[in-house]
Amino acid sequence: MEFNRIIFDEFKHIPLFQALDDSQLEAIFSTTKKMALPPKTTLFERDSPAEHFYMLHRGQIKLFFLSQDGDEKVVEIIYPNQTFAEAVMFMPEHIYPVSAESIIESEVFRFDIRFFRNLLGNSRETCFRLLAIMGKHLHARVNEIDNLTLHNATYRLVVYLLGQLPDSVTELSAIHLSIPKNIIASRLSITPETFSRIMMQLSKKGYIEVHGNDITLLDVDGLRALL
Amino acid sequence: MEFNRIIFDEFKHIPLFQALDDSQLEAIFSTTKKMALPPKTTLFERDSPAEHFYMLHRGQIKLFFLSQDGDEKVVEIIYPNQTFAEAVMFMPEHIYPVSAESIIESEVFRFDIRFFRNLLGNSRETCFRLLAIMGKHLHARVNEIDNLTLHNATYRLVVYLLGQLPDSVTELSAIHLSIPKNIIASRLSITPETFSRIMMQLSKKGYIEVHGNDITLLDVDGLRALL
DNA sequence: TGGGTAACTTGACCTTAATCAAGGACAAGC
DNA sequence: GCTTGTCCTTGATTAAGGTCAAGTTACCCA
Repeated sequence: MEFNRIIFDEFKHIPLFQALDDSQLEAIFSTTKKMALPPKTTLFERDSPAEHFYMLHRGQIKLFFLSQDGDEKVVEIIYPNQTFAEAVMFMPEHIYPVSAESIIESEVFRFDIRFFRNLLGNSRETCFRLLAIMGKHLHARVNEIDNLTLHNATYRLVVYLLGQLPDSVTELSAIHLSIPKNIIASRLSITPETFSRIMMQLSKKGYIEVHGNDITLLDVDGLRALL
Repeated sequence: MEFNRIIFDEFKHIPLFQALDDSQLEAIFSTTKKMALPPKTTLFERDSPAEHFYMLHRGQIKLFFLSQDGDEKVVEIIYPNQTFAEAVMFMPEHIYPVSAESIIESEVFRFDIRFFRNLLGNSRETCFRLLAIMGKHLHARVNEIDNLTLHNATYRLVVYLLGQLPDSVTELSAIHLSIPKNIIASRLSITPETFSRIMMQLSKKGYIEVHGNDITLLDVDGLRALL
């Protein structure tokens, strides 16, 4: 990719890259490709050979898998400035365990796994950073299994809503759902119908107020008490 | 721990340790403790500070978490010669994400995380091994989420049974459930009652034959076809 | 050898959330 | 404007699996 100061500076702020020096960053830079993705563009597919990992620059990406009969489960939603599929670098089979597709028009940077892996040999600190990232992912997955097996749909939805709060706000907080409800539903492993019904229940009980994708949490403490 | 040639040789075969030289291994050895665990002994608890990881030498350990009202979900079952809780080494908060308890009388080796982490700085190859292990764990968790969200209880149970087969045997294969059925049930996120009923159904349909913990898979291809 | 406990099974019933079906809201394009 | 498609909502129904309760089996240990 042609050198671009602004993008280069952006790279410096990627957590995974923080321990690298300028010459290493430049090397990565020169092997990187910037890609524009129209909405609903497949970036990679589950079980296909993994040669790249990515950083989302603009837009939204969903990571998901499909069942035999076409049901989709969204595992994670990627927001700008997040790297994703880094974990695949050290997966034994070198295949993607999930598929990735843009939700809206997006831009990603594509990094070469092989190249980065070599670079990793020279930077213990970057190794440690990658380990920390994998640890975080692993923890998140374990928590998801907890949520799926020990908690019901309402619990998961309320956790999601509270998670959308900017900080520890306690009253009358407005949140905006930036992704379609059916994708949030899939992320939470519930059907769109059930999602809709639970939102209606929470409204009726006075916990929230819904106007399309804008939601006001009328009673944050009440919602917390549901957990 | 007092030096013991036999145990020392055993350490050499732990995947995570394979890249270490004898002096490094000896250093680990000297900071290791062998622990005997009676049945149902807690080894560590979820959310408690993580200072050690372990290798199971003999017995069986379950990794699990509890819901507020005491329901238990078994996340993984550890068999001899497996290391576990290594992933915690690089988790940001340094706490165990799950609890661990012996199922039967067991023996574990306990390793110091801090010490091993330092050692990791001098062994790139060991870093890579740990990364590979974390990658494997992560993949396993993602697959579990797939199973939980996209497949039903029968599917999960059949996958488990087929997974117990030594190799790609195709007919009249006997397997033995070495762990209590209720723990397998929890591992598969189904109740003991449902577990029992599904086994009965599979028996009635002629796929399997059950005598206590000894199960004969009468029709392996038929079972595979259910998936 | 018998008593006690934990594990397992079975039956009846219930709850949760999925499915099926229909209609409404909204935006994009002609 | 109207059409088309996508997303969302709502209602009626169903299915899967959980819960509760009662027994049975198996095993441990005095």
